[in-house]
Amino acid sequence: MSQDPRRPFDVFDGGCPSREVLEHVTSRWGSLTLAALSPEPARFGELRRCIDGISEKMLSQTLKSLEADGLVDRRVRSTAPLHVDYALTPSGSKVAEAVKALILSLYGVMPDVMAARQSA
Amino acid sequence: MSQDPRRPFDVFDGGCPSREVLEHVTSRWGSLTLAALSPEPARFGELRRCIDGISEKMLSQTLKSLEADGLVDRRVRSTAPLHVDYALTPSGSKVAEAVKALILSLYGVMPDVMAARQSA
DNA sequence: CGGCATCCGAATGGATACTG
DNA sequence: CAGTATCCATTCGGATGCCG
Repeated sequence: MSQDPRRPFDVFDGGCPSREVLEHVTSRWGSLTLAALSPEPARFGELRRCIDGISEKMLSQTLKSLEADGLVDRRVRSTAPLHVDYALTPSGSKVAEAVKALILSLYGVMPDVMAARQSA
Repeated sequence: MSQDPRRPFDVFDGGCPSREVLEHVTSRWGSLTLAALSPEPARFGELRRCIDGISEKMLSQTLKSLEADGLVDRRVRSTAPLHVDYALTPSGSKVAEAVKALILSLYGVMPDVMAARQSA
């Protein structure tokens, strides 16, 4: 439970920058967006259709925060109609892998989770 | 980006139960709580002190949702003063490992994240 | 110690309409 | 297509007070 106080970053510390990044990554739509961008870049509309339930506003906001953290790269092609795609940066790729592993671990325990909910 | 439609669970589908569980696990305090309970059980007050910034109310609420999902087990010892500790279930343990891996991946990319924020 | 109940302001986030 | 702007409902989440 405890953390090495000499570790440069510590999510348990409310003032640590890593806490903010964790909150962006694990925000309601952040993890899904990262997972959706892995393994290949995607356009705004593709993401919107892929991530069921996300609104334009939230997708836009989520992409911006991930971009500000240097996890996502925004590429514009000034063609008509406008073509923009979003890709993971090297950092984003590493984090996205971990997010996908988390999702897979969830799939693994879902049968038990659903059983637990029944009895509750 | 796409998912196998025959996969029993799919977080990208808003109606899939796994989406709910993902939201619980990646809720503002969910991932920190799971990480704090790994590798050993902890009491309410310990968790509260460990997870900087969490309120009593939110810790209570977060523990309940994780308990309802069968990821956390609540053990009461009817001593005086009351002694309660929270432990990960086998399912919770698997998910917590993935959460910790995500946090570690975050620590790894933090230098780049902070550099990206500077230029932004 | 380990909670629950209530109140309330702040933030989240969806729907809709509009723009380049 | 890729967003932005506005409005508004819901939720989040802190403070306080109380209880076993």
